[in-house]
Amino acid sequence: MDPAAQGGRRGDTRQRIQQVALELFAEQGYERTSLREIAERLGVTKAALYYHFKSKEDIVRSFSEDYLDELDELVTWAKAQPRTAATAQKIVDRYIALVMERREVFRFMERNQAMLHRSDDHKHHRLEQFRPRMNALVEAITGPDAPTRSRVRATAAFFAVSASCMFFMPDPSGSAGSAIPFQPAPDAEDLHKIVVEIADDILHGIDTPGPGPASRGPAT
Amino acid sequence: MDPAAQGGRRGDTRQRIQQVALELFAEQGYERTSLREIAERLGVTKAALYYHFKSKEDIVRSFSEDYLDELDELVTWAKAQPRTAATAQKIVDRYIALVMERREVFRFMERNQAMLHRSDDHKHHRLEQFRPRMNALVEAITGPDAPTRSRVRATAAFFAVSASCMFFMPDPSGSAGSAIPFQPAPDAEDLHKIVVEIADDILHGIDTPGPGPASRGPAT
DNA sequence: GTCTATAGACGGATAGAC
DNA sequence: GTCTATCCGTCTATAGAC
Repeated sequence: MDPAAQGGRRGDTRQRIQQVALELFAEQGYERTSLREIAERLGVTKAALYYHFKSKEDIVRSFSEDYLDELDELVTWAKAQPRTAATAQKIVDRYIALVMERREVFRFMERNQAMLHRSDDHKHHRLEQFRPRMNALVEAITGPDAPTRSRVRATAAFFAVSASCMFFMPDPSGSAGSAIPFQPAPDAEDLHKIVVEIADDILHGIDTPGPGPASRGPAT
Repeated sequence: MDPAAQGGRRGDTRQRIQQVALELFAEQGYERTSLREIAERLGVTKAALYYHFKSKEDIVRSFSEDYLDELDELVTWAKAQPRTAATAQKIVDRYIALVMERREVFRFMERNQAMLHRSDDHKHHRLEQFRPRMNALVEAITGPDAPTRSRVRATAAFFAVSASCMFFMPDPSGSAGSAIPFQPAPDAEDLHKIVVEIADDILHGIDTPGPGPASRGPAT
């Protein structure tokens, strides 16, 4: 039997803690998951966790930072692009890829918004800064002085794609959560294509330097 | 001075508990809000809360049920309508109105998904049944055997509108939360119109009995 | 690097007086 | 209907042995 399988691996304890904690935090919620539970699942004791992390929140920070870094990268990149309809598509496309790739972290953040919103100390916590990042992405598409309607549309595009991805991608499963045998989960690539198309439709309603074929009538 | 103002009202203690609890749960999170804190803000003791509610979760149940009832009403109504594009618009319109009207409860649910997802006993808890309701609304629009693409689009429409509303409608404020002085919050009616239009664009990409003018080309 | 043991605090919930 | 007092559980975090 592979010595790296079963429960015998070691040396990567820190990563294993992150992985298990992320899984449990996402599924049960941050506050309802105790360090004891994490330790038990790993076959260690609570005290061992404190060798690798200085606090419970520190574990969250550790596995969130990579995601936030990547999101910031995307923001920086987006800001540097020329403001065209084609760029908007690319931004959304990369955003979707990021959400899909880091879906576990994203799911954690989605389900623990309250915890992220009111962290013990706002000082060194970048977690609660979801809003400015979202605004930055939106502004990269609409420009700085866009009317409300454009900003809402761009925002809606991001929400539509991320929420849809989360809704249709299956839970990591293994335990509880989705006991409901609902419709089969679509393939990740199919889903990506579909949501890109949706975002595209939403963004077409925005006044950008290079809009697509004008073929939509206003609602009212 | 109005005797019903300031802090002197009484008799409606139950409602005041619900209101304060909802506010704190939505802002700080369910687990990070103690009964002591709720009681303090009301000028009573913890024990008093237990006269009106049998447990902490019972408070959540009490202010959630009205919202869920209304959502179920919408589902029932939607199912009974003929499946046309016009109906789809109406469903979304009513959904938006519901979210806006009950935005406090909606915000609570959004920020405490983890808590709602894994309630102590699944038996009498209707809270975690967000998914089936969403699917029901989607099916009312797409029909029972719709392809994945249609289902995703309809789902995205609902997410796009509710998330946008939550993002742009200001927090009840008064306390902390949105310390960031970002763009001015749009008027509620304007916002409603904008998101209806967005949903409309998304839903136009679905094969329904009576589609609008076909003027959109596929992405690929 | 992991353990045992425990400190120290706070939470939800109940009993019973008024 | 509200209060005082208290029970009991659990949690994070730390000290110190191995």
